[in-house]
Amino acid sequence: MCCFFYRFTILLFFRMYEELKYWYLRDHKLFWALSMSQIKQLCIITGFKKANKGEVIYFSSSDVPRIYLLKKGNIKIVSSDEDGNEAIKEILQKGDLFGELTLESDADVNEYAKVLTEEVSICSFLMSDFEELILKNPNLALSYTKFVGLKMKRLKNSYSNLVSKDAKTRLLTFLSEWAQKEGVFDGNKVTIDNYLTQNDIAQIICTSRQTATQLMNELEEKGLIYYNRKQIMIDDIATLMA
Amino acid sequence: MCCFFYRFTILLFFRMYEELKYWYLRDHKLFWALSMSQIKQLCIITGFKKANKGEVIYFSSSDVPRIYLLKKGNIKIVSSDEDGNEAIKEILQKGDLFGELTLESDADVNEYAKVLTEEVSICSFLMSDFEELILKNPNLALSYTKFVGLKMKRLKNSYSNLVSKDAKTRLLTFLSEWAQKEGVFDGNKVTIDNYLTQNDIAQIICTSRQTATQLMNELEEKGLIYYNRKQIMIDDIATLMA
DNA sequence: ATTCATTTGTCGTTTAGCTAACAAATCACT
DNA sequence: AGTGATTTGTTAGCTAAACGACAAATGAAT
Repeated sequence: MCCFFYRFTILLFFRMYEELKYWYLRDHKLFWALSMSQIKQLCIITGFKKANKGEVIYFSSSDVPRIYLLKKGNIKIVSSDEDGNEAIKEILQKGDLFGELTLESDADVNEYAKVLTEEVSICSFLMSDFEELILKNPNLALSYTKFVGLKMKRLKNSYSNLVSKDAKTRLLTFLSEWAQKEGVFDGNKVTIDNYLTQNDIAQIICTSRQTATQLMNELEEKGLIYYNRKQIMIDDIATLMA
Repeated sequence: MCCFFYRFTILLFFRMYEELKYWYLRDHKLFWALSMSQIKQLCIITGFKKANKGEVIYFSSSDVPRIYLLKKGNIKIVSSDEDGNEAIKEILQKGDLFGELTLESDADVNEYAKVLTEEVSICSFLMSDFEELILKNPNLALSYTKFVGLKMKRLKNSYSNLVSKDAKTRLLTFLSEWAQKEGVFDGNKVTIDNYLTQNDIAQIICTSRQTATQLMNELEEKGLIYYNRKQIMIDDIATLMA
């Protein structure tokens, strides 16, 4: 009797786990074009893992190329070049894809992901499986191309910001974008759960840590924002950019 | 009799024209996966035009979204933002695709192409037709996805150059890349046909015109390059970047 | 040849933002 | 509560590169 319950429980957990993975892909816009069976096909080879704050996840040359889907928490993608310059490429949140998104693994870029929040969960699948799926389902290719296109558009945007805007403007732009994405609104007041250090912010807006600190304090003195290590409050999102 | 010849000539030109368009697509790597009939299908709706130096080609919101293929000459893709800042996004050469490559036409970016060389020829086809073709041809889907990925990779690269390298390094990088792409090699000597003004070069490497001029002259003084408005000669491509 | 427009060359001046260097605050861990 | 590590705050130089302003060279057009 006891044994029966035990096996039953195991089975139950296993099924929940399978279902979980399935839905994780299922609810992503990118996979809307796919049929149930196709998603399950991807799921069979799906990896699934949890990680804690500070952990580093490598997805570089060594291993088989994979595509990752961040399901919970936040991570930053950092790349270090030959000179040892570390640059933050992206801050990812729930639902974002990362890894070899170009379907072309290049050895020369050295990127890794670092966990920012207390706990994250990630699922992944093999790039080669994804490629096969594209071949069988051209609709996916179309969505995927548009998806990469969106990424490209964002990058283009921050590129031209970097060229034509000063550090202060870049900080304000970043804060307001962050607020739009993750902030909790209360009229024009926005509260953001702050999981970034000033150094992180500095790297995102491409300036030195000191400059970022100065600018943040300047904003606080003017009463535009209130911030500490836990959260950032924007007093009035409308006047922030003005 | 005269009439016969006339009609014959017309017919001949028409056929040549059709053939031309056909081969223009046919010899592009991206279209290798396509069958003859599929390319012809694209060709039916293919536009074809020539333009001269200085001409501006808009491919923005107004018209039906198209994808363009540059067949001869060079153009630059310029985008101007709300503040009137003009930035050179790309320098394109024979064989390059441009336009709504992400298959998503966005109204907010204002980009146009400007002809740099004496004469260019361009062919184009409708984005919607291309999409259809992708749906019917999974191999094309994959190639195209990778192609967009490559563009993304390039953009990422110039972004990190902008962040971590100074103007001088960016100029040297640009020159050596330009040489690799278009230079005529004679051992370690390379000659580049120069269709760019110093202002163009400045915009590409994201610096002011004056700084670009200074750096170019500095390189010439050191004997690393010799340049005028017509061409740029790199004395030793190997020592240039060292 | 003359005129006008574009491109190139040079030079001070100014400045945004980097670096270095240190102190204070906060966190994480035992 | 104590200790070491990380993060934040602040300042003083320093410097790459933008900017403005002008002259010279080249090109295109009549």
